[in-house]
Amino acid sequence: MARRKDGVETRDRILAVAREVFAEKGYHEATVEDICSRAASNIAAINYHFGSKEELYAQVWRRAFDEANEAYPAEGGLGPDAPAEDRLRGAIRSLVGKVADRGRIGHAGRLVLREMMNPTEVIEHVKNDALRPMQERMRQLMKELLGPGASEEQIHLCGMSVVHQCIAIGIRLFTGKVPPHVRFDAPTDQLVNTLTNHIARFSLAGIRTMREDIEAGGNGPFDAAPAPNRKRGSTRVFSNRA
Amino acid sequence: MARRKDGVETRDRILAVAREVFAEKGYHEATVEDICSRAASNIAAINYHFGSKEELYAQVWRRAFDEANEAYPAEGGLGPDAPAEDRLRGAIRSLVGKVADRGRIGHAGRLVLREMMNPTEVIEHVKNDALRPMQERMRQLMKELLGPGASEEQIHLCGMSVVHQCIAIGIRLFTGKVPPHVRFDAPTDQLVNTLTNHIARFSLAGIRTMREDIEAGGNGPFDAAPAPNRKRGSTRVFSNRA
DNA sequence: GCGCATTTCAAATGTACTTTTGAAACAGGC
DNA sequence: GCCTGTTTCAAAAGTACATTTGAAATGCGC
Repeated sequence: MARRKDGVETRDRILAVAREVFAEKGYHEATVEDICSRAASNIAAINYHFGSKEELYAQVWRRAFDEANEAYPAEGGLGPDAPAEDRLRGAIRSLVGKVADRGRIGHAGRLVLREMMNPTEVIEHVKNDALRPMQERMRQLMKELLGPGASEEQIHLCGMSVVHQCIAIGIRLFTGKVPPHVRFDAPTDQLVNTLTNHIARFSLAGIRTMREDIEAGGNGPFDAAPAPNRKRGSTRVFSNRA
Repeated sequence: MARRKDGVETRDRILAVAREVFAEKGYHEATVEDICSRAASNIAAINYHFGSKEELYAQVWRRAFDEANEAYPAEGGLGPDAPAEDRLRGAIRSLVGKVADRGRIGHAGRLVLREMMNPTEVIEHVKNDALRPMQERMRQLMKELLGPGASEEQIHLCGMSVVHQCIAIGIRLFTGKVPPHVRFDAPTDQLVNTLTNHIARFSLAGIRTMREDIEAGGNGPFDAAPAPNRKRGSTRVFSNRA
Protein backbone atom coordinates (compact mmCIF):
# COMPACT_ATOMS: atom_id res chain seq x y z
CA MET A 1 0.00 0.00 0.00
CA ALA A 2 2.13 2.77 -1.24
CA ARG A 3 1.64 6.43 -1.67
CA ARG A 4 -1.28 6.48 0.67
CA LYS A 5 -0.73 9.94 2.00
CA ASP A 6 -0.74 11.64 -1.37
CA GLY A 7 -3.92 9.90 -2.36
CA VAL A 8 -5.90 11.02 0.59
CA GLU A 9 -4.54 14.49 0.19
CA THR A 10 -5.73 15.10 -3.36
CA ARG A 11 -8.98 13.39 -2.44
CA ASP A 12 -9.59 15.99 0.23
CA ARG A 13 -8.48 18.78 -2.02
CA ILE A 14 -11.02 17.75 -4.63
CA LEU A 15 -13.72 17.41 -2.01
CA ALA A 16 -13.08 20.91 -0.76
CA VAL A 17 -13.00 22.50 -4.17
CA ALA A 18 -16.03 20.55 -5.31
CA ARG A 19 -18.07 21.84 -2.41
CA GLU A 20 -17.24 25.35 -3.39
CA VAL A 21 -18.08 24.81 -7.02
CA PHE A 22 -21.31 22.95 -6.35
CA ALA A 23 -22.46 25.65 -3.94
CA GLU A 24 -21.58 28.29 -6.47
CA LYS A 25 -23.07 26.76 -9.59
CA GLY A 26 -25.29 23.86 -8.57
CA TYR A 27 -24.89 20.25 -9.49
CA HIS A 28 -25.71 20.53 -13.14
CA GLU A 29 -23.79 23.60 -14.10
CA ALA A 30 -20.71 22.56 -12.22
CA THR A 31 -18.37 20.56 -14.43
CA VAL A 32 -15.82 18.02 -13.30
CA GLU A 33 -13.34 19.73 -15.54
CA ASP A 34 -13.79 23.00 -13.66
CA ILE A 35 -13.50 21.26 -10.32
CA CYS A 36 -10.34 19.42 -11.32
CA SER A 37 -8.58 22.36 -12.80
CA ARG A 38 -9.30 24.45 -9.69
CA ALA A 39 -7.99 21.59 -7.59
CA ALA A 40 -4.91 21.38 -9.82
CA SER A 41 -5.71 17.80 -10.58
CA ASN A 42 -6.72 15.59 -13.46
CA ILE A 43 -10.23 14.84 -14.66
CA ALA A 44 -9.80 11.13 -14.17
CA ALA A 45 -9.01 11.69 -10.51
CA ILE A 46 -12.66 12.26 -9.73
CA ASN A 47 -13.68 8.97 -11.15
CA TYR A 48 -10.73 7.27 -9.55
CA HIS A 49 -11.46 8.62 -6.09
CA PHE A 50 -15.23 8.88 -6.17
CA GLY A 51 -16.47 6.74 -9.02
CA SER A 52 -18.71 9.40 -10.46
CA LYS A 53 -19.78 13.01 -10.28
CA GLU A 54 -22.91 11.94 -8.46
CA GLU A 55 -21.03 10.15 -5.72
CA LEU A 56 -18.68 13.10 -5.35
CA TYR A 57 -21.71 15.31 -4.91
CA ALA A 58 -23.19 13.01 -2.29
CA GLN A 59 -19.97 13.02 -0.30
CA VAL A 60 -19.65 16.78 -0.55
CA TRP A 61 -23.14 17.05 0.87
CA ARG A 62 -22.57 14.75 3.77
CA ARG A 63 -19.44 16.47 4.85
CA ALA A 64 -20.78 19.98 4.35
CA PHE A 65 -23.83 19.16 6.35
CA ASP A 66 -21.98 17.62 9.25
CA GLU A 67 -19.58 20.51 9.49
CA ALA A 68 -22.38 23.05 9.35
CA ASN A 69 -24.34 21.33 12.07
CA GLU A 70 -21.31 21.28 14.23
CA ALA A 71 -20.55 24.93 13.67
CA TYR A 72 -24.15 26.10 14.05
CA PRO A 73 -26.06 23.49 16.06
CA ALA A 74 -29.82 23.57 16.00
CA GLU A 75 -31.30 26.09 18.42
CA GLY A 76 -27.81 27.28 19.25
CA GLY A 77 -27.11 24.18 21.29
CA LEU A 78 -29.64 25.15 23.95
CA GLY A 79 -31.52 22.44 25.80
CA PRO A 80 -35.30 22.12 25.60
CA ASP A 81 -35.60 23.78 29.00
CA ALA A 82 -34.22 27.11 27.87
CA PRO A 83 -36.81 29.86 27.38
CA ALA A 84 -38.62 29.55 24.06
CA GLU A 85 -37.54 32.97 22.92
CA ASP A 86 -33.90 32.10 23.40
CA ARG A 87 -34.39 28.85 21.57
CA LEU A 88 -36.00 30.68 18.67
CA ARG A 89 -33.05 32.99 18.57
CA GLY A 90 -30.78 29.98 18.56
CA ALA A 91 -32.69 28.35 15.74
CA ILE A 92 -32.42 31.54 13.73
CA ARG A 93 -28.70 31.77 14.33
CA SER A 94 -28.32 28.17 13.29
CA LEU A 95 -30.06 28.79 9.99
CA VAL A 96 -28.51 32.15 9.27
CA GLY A 97 -25.04 30.85 10.03
CA LYS A 98 -25.35 27.92 7.73
CA VAL A 99 -26.37 30.19 4.91
CA ALA A 100 -24.41 33.36 5.50
CA ASP A 101 -21.10 32.09 6.87
CA ARG A 102 -18.35 33.48 4.69
CA GLY A 103 -16.13 30.45 5.02
CA ARG A 104 -16.77 27.00 3.72
CA ILE A 105 -19.56 26.47 6.25
CA GLY A 106 -21.76 28.83 4.31
CA HIS A 107 -21.70 26.46 1.37
CA ALA A 108 -23.92 24.04 3.26
CA GLY A 109 -26.92 26.31 3.33
CA ARG A 110 -26.50 27.20 -0.29
CA LEU A 111 -26.31 23.55 -1.25
CA VAL A 112 -29.60 23.05 0.55
CA LEU A 113 -31.15 25.99 -1.22
CA ARG A 114 -30.07 24.66 -4.58
CA GLU A 115 -31.28 21.22 -3.74
CA MET A 116 -34.66 22.65 -2.84
CA MET A 117 -34.95 24.30 -6.19
CA ASN A 118 -33.49 21.49 -8.28
CA PRO A 119 -33.85 18.25 -6.40
CA THR A 120 -31.25 15.69 -7.44
CA GLU A 121 -32.63 12.47 -5.95
CA VAL A 122 -29.06 11.65 -5.07
CA ILE A 123 -29.51 13.13 -1.70
CA GLU A 124 -32.98 12.09 -0.59
CA HIS A 125 -31.99 10.51 2.68
CA VAL A 126 -29.55 13.19 3.71
CA LYS A 127 -32.24 15.75 3.15
CA ASN A 128 -34.79 13.84 5.14
CA ASP A 129 -32.47 13.18 8.02
CA ALA A 130 -31.44 16.77 8.26
CA LEU A 131 -34.34 18.92 7.20
CA ARG A 132 -37.33 17.20 8.68
CA PRO A 133 -36.17 17.38 12.31
CA MET A 134 -35.42 21.04 11.83
CA GLN A 135 -38.90 21.68 10.54
CA GLU A 136 -40.45 19.82 13.40
CA ARG A 137 -38.42 21.75 15.93
CA MET A 138 -39.53 25.01 14.40
CA ARG A 139 -43.16 23.92 14.48
CA GLN A 140 -42.86 23.04 18.14
CA LEU A 141 -41.28 26.37 18.91
CA MET A 142 -44.01 28.29 17.17
CA LYS A 143 -46.65 26.31 18.95
CA GLU A 144 -45.09 27.22 22.23
CA LEU A 145 -44.64 30.88 21.38
CA LEU A 146 -48.11 31.34 19.94
CA GLY A 147 -49.86 29.73 22.89
CA PRO A 148 -52.49 27.03 23.12
CA GLY A 149 -55.13 28.73 20.97
CA ALA A 150 -53.05 28.77 17.78
CA SER A 151 -54.31 26.86 14.76
CA GLU A 152 -52.02 24.61 12.78
CA GLU A 153 -52.22 27.08 9.95
CA GLN A 154 -51.08 29.96 12.10
CA ILE A 155 -48.24 27.88 13.45
CA HIS A 156 -47.19 26.98 9.98
CA LEU A 157 -47.38 30.51 8.63
CA CYS A 158 -45.28 31.93 11.43
CA GLY A 159 -42.72 29.20 11.01
CA MET A 160 -42.54 30.00 7.34
CA SER A 161 -42.00 33.66 8.05
CA VAL A 162 -39.04 32.94 10.28
CA VAL A 163 -37.42 30.29 8.13
CA HIS A 164 -37.86 32.24 4.94
CA GLN A 165 -36.22 35.33 6.33
CA CYS A 166 -33.20 33.19 7.11
CA ILE A 167 -32.80 31.07 4.05
CA ALA A 168 -33.55 33.70 1.46
CA ILE A 169 -30.39 35.45 2.57
CA GLY A 170 -28.60 32.74 0.66
CA ILE A 171 -30.22 33.92 -2.53
CA ARG A 172 -28.64 37.31 -2.07
CA LEU A 173 -25.26 35.75 -1.71
CA PHE A 174 -25.55 33.96 -5.02
CA THR A 175 -25.94 37.10 -7.03
CA GLY A 176 -22.60 38.40 -5.90
CA LYS A 177 -24.03 41.89 -5.87
CA VAL A 178 -23.39 43.09 -2.38
CA PRO A 179 -26.31 45.15 -1.15
CA PRO A 180 -25.12 48.53 -0.05
CA HIS A 181 -26.23 48.95 3.54
CA VAL A 182 -25.87 45.64 5.22
CA ARG A 183 -22.24 44.79 5.14
CA PHE A 184 -22.37 41.38 3.63
CA ASP A 185 -18.63 41.51 3.38
CA ALA A 186 -18.23 41.94 7.10
CA PRO A 187 -16.51 39.18 9.07
CA THR A 188 -18.73 36.16 9.49
CA ASP A 189 -19.42 36.58 13.18
CA GLN A 190 -20.47 40.14 12.80
CA LEU A 191 -22.66 39.43 9.78
CA VAL A 192 -24.33 36.48 11.44
CA ASN A 193 -24.92 38.52 14.57
CA THR A 194 -26.44 41.41 12.71
CA LEU A 195 -28.78 39.20 10.78
CA THR A 196 -29.69 37.00 13.73
CA ASN A 197 -30.44 39.96 15.95
CA HIS A 198 -32.57 41.60 13.36
CA ILE A 199 -34.55 38.54 12.34
CA ALA A 200 -35.13 37.49 15.93
CA ARG A 201 -36.38 40.88 17.03
CA PHE A 202 -38.49 41.37 13.94
CA SER A 203 -40.01 37.91 14.16
CA LEU A 204 -40.70 37.93 17.86
CA ALA A 205 -42.69 41.10 17.36
CA GLY A 206 -44.70 39.43 14.62
CA ILE A 207 -45.30 36.36 16.72
CA ARG A 208 -46.32 38.39 19.72
CA THR A 209 -48.88 40.28 17.68
CA MET A 210 -50.21 37.04 16.30
CA ARG A 211 -50.52 35.71 19.80
CA GLU A 212 -52.44 38.76 20.89
CA ASP A 213 -54.78 38.28 17.96
CA ILE A 214 -55.34 34.71 18.98
CA GLU A 215 -55.93 35.51 22.61
CA ALA A 216 -58.33 38.28 21.65
CA GLY A 217 -60.38 35.59 19.98
CA GLY A 218 -59.64 36.75 16.47
CA ASN A 219 -58.31 33.35 15.69
CA GLY A 220 -60.68 32.64 12.83
CA PRO A 221 -59.26 31.08 9.74
CA PHE A 222 -56.92 33.59 8.26
CA ASP A 223 -58.15 33.28 4.76
CA ALA A 224 -61.88 33.49 5.41
CA ALA A 225 -62.00 37.25 5.72
CA PRO A 226 -59.37 39.80 4.81
CA ALA A 227 -57.95 39.52 8.33
CA PRO A 228 -59.00 41.26 11.53
CA ASN A 229 -57.04 44.37 10.77
CA ARG A 230 -57.84 46.61 13.63
CA LYS A 231 -55.98 49.51 12.19
CA ARG A 232 -57.27 51.72 9.45
CA GLY A 233 -59.54 50.84 6.64
CA SER A 234 -60.45 48.30 4.10
CA THR A 235 -58.04 45.68 3.05
CA ARG A 236 -60.33 45.16 0.10
CA VAL A 237 -58.71 48.01 -1.67
CA PHE A 238 -56.91 45.48 -3.76
CA SER A 239 -58.79 43.42 -6.22
CA ASN A 240 -57.04 40.27 -7.23
CA ARG A 241 -55.76 40.69 -10.72
CA ALA A 242 -55.29 44.28 -11.62
CA MET B 1 -47.43 34.88 -46.76
CA ALA B 2 -49.21 31.67 -46.35
CA ARG B 3 -50.24 29.67 -43.37
CA ARG B 4 -49.72 32.57 -41.09
CA LYS B 5 -52.29 31.51 -38.57
CA ASP B 6 -50.82 28.08 -37.91
CA GLY B 7 -47.35 29.49 -37.54
CA VAL B 8 -48.28 31.96 -34.91
CA GLU B 9 -50.32 29.35 -33.16
CA THR B 10 -47.53 26.83 -32.63
CA ARG B 11 -45.25 29.69 -31.77
CA ASP B 12 -47.53 30.66 -28.93
CA ARG B 13 -47.95 27.09 -27.88
CA ILE B 14 -44.21 26.65 -27.60
CA LEU B 15 -43.89 29.91 -25.73
CA ALA B 16 -46.48 28.82 -23.19
CA VAL B 17 -45.03 25.37 -22.65
CA ALA B 18 -41.51 26.73 -22.50
CA ARG B 19 -42.45 29.12 -19.75
CA GLU B 20 -43.78 26.26 -17.71
CA VAL B 21 -40.73 24.10 -18.29
CA PHE B 22 -38.24 26.87 -17.62
CA ALA B 23 -40.05 27.78 -14.39
CA GLU B 24 -40.10 24.17 -13.37
CA LYS B 25 -36.54 23.17 -14.21
CA GLY B 26 -34.54 26.30 -14.85
CA TYR B 27 -32.79 27.27 -18.04
CA HIS B 28 -30.08 24.70 -18.00
CA GLU B 29 -32.01 21.62 -17.02
CA ALA B 30 -34.83 22.35 -19.37
CA THR B 31 -34.25 20.73 -22.75
CA VAL B 32 -35.66 21.87 -26.05
CA GLU B 33 -36.63 18.29 -26.66
CA ASP B 34 -38.78 18.24 -23.56
CA ILE B 35 -40.38 21.53 -24.44
CA CYS B 36 -41.16 20.44 -27.96
CA SER B 37 -42.60 17.10 -27.08
CA ARG B 38 -44.85 18.71 -24.46
CA ALA B 39 -45.93 21.22 -27.06
CA ALA B 40 -46.52 18.39 -29.54
CA SER B 41 -44.10 19.96 -31.92
CA ASN B 42 -40.74 19.30 -33.53
CA ILE B 43 -37.33 20.19 -32.16
CA ALA B 44 -36.49 22.28 -35.16
CA ALA B 45 -39.55 24.45 -34.55
CA ILE B 46 -37.78 26.22 -31.71
CA ASN B 47 -34.90 27.22 -33.85
CA TYR B 48 -37.19 28.13 -36.69
CA HIS B 49 -39.40 30.36 -34.56
CA PHE B 50 -36.92 31.70 -32.07
CA GLY B 51 -33.47 31.11 -33.47
CA SER B 52 -32.11 29.56 -30.31
CA LYS B 53 -32.92 28.31 -26.87
CA GLU B 54 -31.52 31.50 -25.43
CA GLU B 55 -33.78 33.71 -27.45
CA LEU B 56 -36.76 31.56 -26.57
CA TYR B 57 -35.85 32.01 -22.94
CA ALA B 58 -35.57 35.76 -23.32
CA GLN B 59 -39.01 35.97 -24.93
CA VAL B 60 -40.53 33.75 -22.28
CA TRP B 61 -39.17 36.10 -19.67
CA ARG B 62 -40.43 39.26 -21.26
CA ARG B 63 -43.92 37.93 -21.66
CA ALA B 64 -44.08 36.31 -18.23
CA PHE B 65 -42.93 39.49 -16.62
CA ASP B 66 -45.37 41.73 -18.41
CA GLU B 67 -48.29 39.50 -17.62
CA ALA B 68 -47.30 39.22 -13.99
CA ASN B 69 -46.97 42.96 -13.61
CA GLU B 70 -50.36 43.42 -15.11
CA ALA B 71 -51.96 40.82 -12.86
CA TYR B 72 -50.22 41.98 -9.70
CA PRO B 73 -49.13 45.58 -10.15
CA ALA B 74 -46.57 47.01 -7.79
CA GLU B 75 -48.07 48.17 -4.49
CA GLY B 76 -51.41 46.80 -5.58
CA GLY B 77 -51.93 49.64 -7.99
CA LEU B 78 -52.22 52.21 -5.22
CA GLY B 79 -51.02 55.73 -5.75
CA PRO B 80 -48.22 57.25 -3.70
CA ASP B 81 -50.78 59.12 -1.62
CA ALA B 82 -52.32 56.01 -0.12
CA PRO B 83 -51.35 55.25 3.49
CA ALA B 84 -47.97 53.61 3.73
CA GLU B 85 -49.35 50.55 5.48
CA ASP B 86 -51.77 49.92 2.65
CA ARG B 87 -49.02 50.38 0.14
CA LEU B 88 -46.85 47.89 1.96
CA ARG B 89 -49.71 45.46 1.90
CA GLY B 90 -50.06 46.09 -1.81
CA ALA B 91 -46.37 45.53 -2.41
CA ILE B 92 -46.56 42.26 -0.53
CA ARG B 93 -49.55 41.10 -2.52
CA SER B 94 -47.74 42.01 -5.70
CA LEU B 95 -44.76 39.88 -4.77
CA VAL B 96 -46.69 36.99 -3.30
CA GLY B 97 -49.03 36.83 -6.26
CA LYS B 98 -46.21 36.71 -8.76
CA VAL B 99 -44.68 33.81 -6.93
CA ALA B 100 -47.63 31.85 -5.58
CA ASP B 101 -50.22 32.21 -8.33
CA ARG B 102 -51.26 28.75 -9.36
CA GLY B 103 -51.77 29.63 -12.99
CA ARG B 104 -49.17 30.65 -15.46
CA ILE B 105 -48.66 33.99 -13.69
CA GLY B 106 -46.87 32.19 -10.90
CA HIS B 107 -44.15 31.14 -13.27
CA ALA B 108 -42.87 34.69 -13.42
CA GLY B 109 -41.77 34.79 -9.81
CA ARG B 110 -40.18 31.42 -10.05
CA LEU B 111 -38.26 32.46 -13.13
CA VAL B 112 -36.94 35.41 -11.16
CA LEU B 113 -35.95 33.18 -8.30
CA ARG B 114 -34.08 30.86 -10.61
CA GLU B 115 -32.44 33.75 -12.32
CA MET B 116 -31.25 35.07 -8.98
CA MET B 117 -29.61 31.76 -8.19
CA ASN B 118 -28.20 31.02 -11.64
CA PRO B 119 -27.86 34.27 -13.51
CA THR B 120 -27.99 33.76 -17.27
CA GLU B 121 -26.71 37.08 -18.59
CA VAL B 122 -29.38 36.73 -21.26
CA ILE B 123 -31.74 38.73 -19.21
CA GLU B 124 -29.65 41.50 -17.72
CA HIS B 125 -31.72 44.40 -18.92
CA VAL B 126 -35.08 42.83 -18.11
CA LYS B 127 -33.88 42.20 -14.61
CA ASN B 128 -32.61 45.71 -14.18
CA ASP B 129 -35.73 47.29 -15.56
CA ALA B 130 -38.01 45.25 -13.37
CA LEU B 131 -36.21 44.51 -10.16
CA ARG B 132 -34.43 47.70 -9.36
CA PRO B 133 -37.53 49.90 -9.25
CA MET B 134 -39.20 47.35 -7.02
CA GLN B 135 -36.28 47.44 -4.62
CA GLU B 136 -36.26 51.20 -4.56
CA ARG B 137 -40.00 51.31 -3.86
CA MET B 138 -39.56 48.94 -0.97
CA ARG B 139 -36.73 50.99 0.45
CA GLN B 140 -38.85 54.11 0.27
CA LEU B 141 -41.72 52.37 1.98
CA MET B 142 -39.56 51.14 4.81
CA LYS B 143 -38.07 54.56 5.27
CA GLU B 144 -41.54 56.00 5.62
CA LEU B 145 -42.76 53.29 7.97
CA LEU B 146 -39.70 53.35 10.20
CA GLY B 147 -39.70 57.10 10.59
CA PRO B 148 -36.96 59.70 10.18
CA GLY B 149 -34.53 58.23 12.72
CA ALA B 150 -33.99 54.98 10.88
CA SER B 151 -30.51 54.13 9.65
CA GLU B 152 -29.93 52.86 6.15
CA GLU B 153 -29.03 49.51 7.64
CA GLN B 154 -32.29 49.23 9.51
CA ILE B 155 -34.23 50.20 6.41
CA HIS B 156 -32.41 47.60 4.43
CA LEU B 157 -32.86 44.84 6.98
CA CYS B 158 -36.58 45.41 7.30
CA GLY B 159 -36.98 45.49 3.54
CA MET B 160 -35.12 42.20 3.37
CA SER B 161 -37.40 40.66 5.95
CA VAL B 162 -40.49 41.55 4.00
CA VAL B 163 -39.22 40.63 0.57
CA HIS B 164 -37.68 37.38 1.73
CA GLN B 165 -40.90 36.21 3.33
CA CYS B 166 -42.59 36.69 0.00
CA ILE B 167 -40.11 35.28 -2.46
CA ALA B 168 -39.04 32.26 -0.49
CA ILE B 169 -42.56 30.95 -0.87
CA GLY B 170 -41.53 30.15 -4.39
CA ILE B 171 -38.91 27.75 -3.10
CA ARG B 172 -41.61 25.73 -1.38
CA LEU B 173 -43.50 25.48 -4.59
CA PHE B 174 -40.55 23.97 -6.42
CA THR B 175 -40.28 21.00 -4.19
CA GLY B 176 -43.77 19.87 -5.01
CA LYS B 177 -44.19 18.70 -1.46
CA VAL B 178 -47.25 20.50 -0.28
CA PRO B 179 -46.88 21.52 3.34
CA PRO B 180 -49.76 20.18 5.35
CA HIS B 181 -51.38 23.13 7.02
CA VAL B 182 -51.34 25.94 4.60
CA ARG B 183 -53.42 24.88 1.70
CA PHE B 184 -51.04 25.52 -1.11
CA ASP B 185 -53.47 23.78 -3.36
CA ALA B 186 -56.24 26.26 -2.58
CA PRO B 187 -57.49 28.46 -5.40
CA THR B 188 -55.07 31.22 -6.25
CA ASP B 189 -57.06 34.08 -4.79
CA GLN B 190 -57.50 32.40 -1.50
CA LEU B 191 -53.88 31.33 -1.25
CA VAL B 192 -52.60 34.76 -2.16
CA ASN B 193 -54.95 36.35 0.34
CA THR B 194 -53.92 34.06 3.15
CA LEU B 195 -50.25 34.65 2.53
CA THR B 196 -50.59 38.37 1.97
CA ASN B 197 -52.62 38.87 5.11
CA HIS B 198 -50.22 36.91 7.19
CA ILE B 199 -47.05 38.47 5.88
CA ALA B 200 -48.47 41.98 6.11
CA ARG B 201 -49.64 41.60 9.68
CA PHE B 202 -46.48 39.83 10.77
CA SER B 203 -44.21 42.36 9.12
CA LEU B 204 -46.05 45.44 10.26
CA ALA B 205 -45.65 44.23 13.80
CA GLY B 206 -41.94 43.79 13.27
CA ILE B 207 -41.59 47.18 11.68
CA ARG B 208 -43.56 48.85 14.42
CA THR B 209 -41.30 47.35 17.07
CA MET B 210 -38.28 48.48 15.16
CA ARG B 211 -39.70 51.96 14.98
CA GLU B 212 -40.28 51.99 18.70
CA ASP B 213 -36.70 50.94 19.25
CA ILE B 214 -35.54 53.75 17.05
CA GLU B 215 -37.69 56.35 18.70
CA ALA B 216 -36.55 55.17 22.11
CA GLY B 217 -33.06 56.09 21.00
CA GLY B 218 -31.83 52.54 20.78
CA ASN B 219 -30.91 53.10 17.21
CA GLY B 220 -27.26 52.27 17.58
CA PRO B 221 -25.67 50.09 14.96
CA PHE B 222 -27.32 46.73 15.14
CA ASP B 223 -24.21 44.73 15.03
CA ALA B 224 -22.19 46.60 17.59
CA ALA B 225 -23.88 45.04 20.60
CA PRO B 226 -26.16 42.02 20.72
CA ALA B 227 -29.18 44.31 20.32
CA PRO B 228 -31.07 46.25 22.98
CA ASN B 229 -33.16 43.28 24.00
CA ARG B 230 -35.29 44.67 26.75
CA LYS B 231 -36.76 41.33 27.54
CA ARG B 232 -35.05 38.65 29.50
CA GLY B 233 -31.41 37.86 29.67
CA SER B 234 -28.21 37.60 27.82
CA THR B 235 -28.18 37.18 24.08
CA ARG B 236 -24.62 36.09 24.55
CA VAL B 237 -25.76 32.60 25.37
CA PHE B 238 -24.68 31.57 21.93
CA SER B 239 -21.08 31.42 21.08
CA ASN B 240 -20.38 31.56 17.40
CA ARG B 241 -19.27 28.16 16.28
CA ALA B 242 -20.48 25.56 18.63
C1' DG C 1 -54.90 23.34 -60.23
C1' DC C 2 -50.20 25.69 -59.96
C1' DG C 3 -46.57 28.25 -58.11
C1' DC C 4 -44.78 30.03 -53.94
C1' DA C 5 -43.63 31.53 -49.51
C1' DT C 6 -44.32 29.59 -44.95
C1' DT C 7 -44.16 25.96 -41.73
C1' DT C 8 -43.09 21.26 -40.13
C1' DC C 9 -40.34 17.30 -39.78
C1' DA C 10 -36.65 13.33 -39.35
C1' DA C 11 -32.15 12.80 -39.69
C1' DA C 12 -27.32 14.62 -39.59
C1' DT C 13 -23.95 17.57 -37.48
C1' DG C 14 -21.68 19.85 -33.91
C1' DT C 15 -20.52 20.60 -29.04
C1' DA C 16 -19.87 20.21 -24.25
C1' DC C 17 -19.66 17.47 -21.27
C1' DT C 18 -18.82 12.58 -18.19
C1' DT C 19 -16.69 8.32 -18.07
C1' DT C 20 -13.27 4.79 -19.56
C1' DT C 21 -8.81 3.16 -20.72
C1' DG C 22 -4.14 1.98 -20.70
C1' DA C 23 0.16 3.58 -19.88
C1' DA C 24 3.39 6.29 -16.99
C1' DA C 25 5.06 8.04 -12.32
C1' DC C 26 5.53 6.89 -7.78
C1' DA C 27 6.68 4.99 -2.93
C1' DG C 28 7.68 1.54 -0.12
C1' DG C 29 8.90 -3.71 1.01
C1' DC C 30 12.09 -6.97 -0.02
C1' DG D 1 17.71 -2.01 -7.36
C1' DC D 2 13.57 -4.47 -8.50
C1' DC D 3 8.79 -5.81 -7.74
C1' DT D 4 4.10 -4.40 -6.25
C1' DG D 5 0.18 -2.03 -5.44
C1' DT D 6 -1.32 2.92 -5.60
C1' DT D 7 -2.06 7.21 -7.77
C1' DT D 8 -1.84 10.38 -11.75
C1' DC D 9 -2.34 11.54 -16.40
C1' DA D 10 -3.44 12.44 -21.62
C1' DA D 11 -6.09 10.74 -24.89
C1' DA D 12 -10.21 8.05 -26.48
C1' DA D 13 -14.96 6.66 -26.14
C1' DG D 14 -19.55 7.43 -24.91
C1' DT D 15 -23.62 10.48 -23.88
C1' DA D 16 -26.83 14.13 -23.87
C1' DC D 17 -27.72 17.82 -25.65
C1' DA D 18 -28.54 22.26 -29.18
C1' DT D 19 -28.36 23.42 -33.79
C1' DT D 20 -28.37 22.80 -38.87
C1' DT D 21 -30.01 20.90 -43.05
C1' DG D 22 -32.71 19.63 -46.81
C1' DA D 23 -36.75 17.70 -48.06
C1' DA D 24 -41.69 17.22 -47.41
C1' DA D 25 -46.22 19.26 -46.23
C1' DT D 26 -49.43 23.14 -46.12
C1' DG D 27 -52.33 26.83 -47.30
C1' DC D 28 -52.90 31.13 -50.10
C1' DG D 29 -53.04 34.12 -54.36
C1' DC D 30 -53.71 33.63 -58.96
